[in-house]
Amino acid sequence: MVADRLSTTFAALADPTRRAILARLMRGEAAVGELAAPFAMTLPAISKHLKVLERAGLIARGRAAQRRPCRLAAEPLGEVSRWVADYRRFWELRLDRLEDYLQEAPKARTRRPKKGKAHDRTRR
Amino acid sequence: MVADRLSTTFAALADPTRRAILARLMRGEAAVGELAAPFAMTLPAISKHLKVLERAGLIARGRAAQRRPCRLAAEPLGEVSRWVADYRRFWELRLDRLEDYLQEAPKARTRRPKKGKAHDRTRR
DNA sequence: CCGCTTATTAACCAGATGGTAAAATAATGA
DNA sequence: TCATTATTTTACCATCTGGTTAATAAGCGG
Repeated sequence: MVADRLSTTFAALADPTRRAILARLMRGEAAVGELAAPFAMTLPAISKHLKVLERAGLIARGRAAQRRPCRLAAEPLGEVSRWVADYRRFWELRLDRLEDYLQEAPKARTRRPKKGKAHDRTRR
Repeated sequence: MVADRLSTTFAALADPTRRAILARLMRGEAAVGELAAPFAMTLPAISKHLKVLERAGLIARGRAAQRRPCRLAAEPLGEVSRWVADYRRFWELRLDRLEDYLQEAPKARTRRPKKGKAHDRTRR
């Protein structure tokens, strides 16, 4: 896959199970079995998810007796945060524009209730 | 795939080509051919990438003659930003700890020079 | 209508992903 | 040493992904 770090991080985050695991780890270290408990899937599945998170540098693992406790290692998220920050003005701008548009009320637009997705609909 | 919105967004961002397309769109609208130009891949490939971005709500597309101009629609990134913010203290904490460790200098560690780019500051 | 330009759809392929069950490994404790 | 607990590895499967080429569609401009 050779993917760059940012891609690897985003890919790791693109799964609700893995994000839930990270959320759990915010509350402190946990062993694999403990992490698996809330999910309706087998241990090997969780083990794979943990490997994905580990390769993305989002968790680190230790060893204590038979357990392999995991802990959060969030720096890649710093990278994500920095990446996304570049786009901040775009979603903020968009909201501003929407506000302007709604306030200006050019001509006598029939005030259609907001109801998103008015246009486009490229067939289908 | 039924994936939730956040998963769809992260998945869409987990590809350097798609991130590059978003970066290009920061500089303004562009048609498909124009977006495709910088990449060593065929138009259908780009078309697919655009579909992924569109389904993630990261771009919107219009129509102008034969062209289908794309423009950035970054609100899903707002969601990402909000999600990632919850973890901020974790990567900041880690850096703090590192700092502590470096300052304490227990025993007589050989002072390796800090080598600029110490810890990055998340900007802003 | 014809032909050009722009873009999408269709069909296909290799490789990644997310899951399973069953077997293997690792550390502890009797 | 043996059983137990905790976790990973292996082998397998279906589906998704990212790319290709070839065919199709949609708007122009003559």
